[in-house]
Amino acid sequence: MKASLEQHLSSLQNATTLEDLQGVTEALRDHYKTSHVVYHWVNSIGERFGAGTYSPEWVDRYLEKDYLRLDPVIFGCFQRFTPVIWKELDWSSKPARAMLQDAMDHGLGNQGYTIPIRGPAGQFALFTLNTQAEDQDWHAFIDANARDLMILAHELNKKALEFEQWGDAATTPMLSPRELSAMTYLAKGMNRAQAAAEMTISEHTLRVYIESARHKLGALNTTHAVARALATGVIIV
Amino acid sequence: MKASLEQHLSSLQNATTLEDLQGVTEALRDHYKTSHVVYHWVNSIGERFGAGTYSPEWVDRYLEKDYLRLDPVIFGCFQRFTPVIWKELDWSSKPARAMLQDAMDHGLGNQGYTIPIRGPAGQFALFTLNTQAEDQDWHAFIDANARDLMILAHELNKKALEFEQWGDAATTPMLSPRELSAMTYLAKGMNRAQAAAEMTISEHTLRVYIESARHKLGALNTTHAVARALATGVIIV
DNA sequence: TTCCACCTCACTATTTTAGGGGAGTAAGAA
DNA sequence: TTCTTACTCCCCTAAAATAGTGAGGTGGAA
Repeated sequence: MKASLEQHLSSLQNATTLEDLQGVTEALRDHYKTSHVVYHWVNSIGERFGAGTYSPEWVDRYLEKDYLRLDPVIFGCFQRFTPVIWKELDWSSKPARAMLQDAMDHGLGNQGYTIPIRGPAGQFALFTLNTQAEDQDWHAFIDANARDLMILAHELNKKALEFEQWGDAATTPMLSPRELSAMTYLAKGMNRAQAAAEMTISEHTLRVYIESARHKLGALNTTHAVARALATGVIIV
Repeated sequence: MKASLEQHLSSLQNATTLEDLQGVTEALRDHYKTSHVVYHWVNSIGERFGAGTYSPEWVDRYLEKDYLRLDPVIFGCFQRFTPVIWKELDWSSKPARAMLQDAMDHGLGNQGYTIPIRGPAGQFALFTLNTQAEDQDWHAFIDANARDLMILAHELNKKALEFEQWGDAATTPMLSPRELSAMTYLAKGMNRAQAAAEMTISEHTLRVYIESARHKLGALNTTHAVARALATGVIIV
């Protein structure tokens, strides 16, 4: 088992195309004898990058139906640091259960294990194993492989970031210290007068910072600017 | 070596107090025969949580001098997914070199290795090993221990998040689907007219959603509401 | 030294948003 | 059934945001 992990990691490190990544997920699926192995980015616009063994039909359906918005796996992973076992999530809502049924109709198993991975500039990705199994067998499998899976998830994301060149200096705008402060205070709910008072500058000056930050962030309005600053990790509330 | 990693992980998992974490970092320092082992959060306000073997004097000085803002380690880690070897960073700026000298005067070694760790809601932490060594020895040490250190970093952060009870379910309010949509469109930079058009409702109705979402989120204004929705992970941009 | 980014302040103008009301319908839970 | 929650629509005024313009001082880098 251990030797095989190294094998997969090595073929992962040699990967140069998306097809190579795809091949790695397929090899992992066969190795772990699961139904599916998937790595993919997550954002609200839709999947921009991913490799895995899900059928194209299911991926299309997932995006088309906007399942991203109601998928408890996404929601759970987004709020946690640790991996999630699908069965332990909250499936009480009707749409969520309908989605799960839909997934099973598209060849997914009843058991899943998803590792959230976070990179710079708010990057968020998931590494998922899915299969048909009994609860106890699945838990035993997770216990046995959790650490290897974490390393795999990490290496997959590293490779994906290389491919996409996420968050290189060009794409993450540099805000000046005062701009950062301004955005931070706004994100904390202060109005301009309060933020200006906090920074001991005039409200006019504060506006200049907000405006310049907004332009640097390519934002359409102040709320958008704060949202982007938060999402890209430029500021932390 | 391998058995010892398990030992450290086990004592980490049994940790219930900050002092226990502190003990783990000290044990790790002794085990790896380095000068320092440190885990700490990073945010714009300053250090809120951390455990490590740095002298209190150095920690105080670091915060007092606002080194957080100019530290190439912080900056480098914030932009990367992979760990950084200090020597490979850009130390060309004068204040950065001054800080490094200051650090050495406070008992730090010339070599460092820092792993960035990201959690939900923009949480950002660092796990650092620091020591006095030759370049080649340090590289050999990193090569030999990189994977173990990654696992340690991960487990340390997991524990830290438990301590701080980051993002537990009770604190994350449930927004209705329409409220979620409204917040999402606002976070994308739409104004109310655009968002209302997107949701095919009147702008008046949209405002009701924004208001109710704002109240549920305990936000002072719309920007604050979007910021909180993003930070708590209820919406994804 | 010269340049550039940053910090600070000011003015004017229009458009948009905030925040406070109230009120009716439909669906689902107790 | 009743109660609650979600969804939809409408009114008002004061505050905030936006989009330009300008200009002077500082400090670091080439």
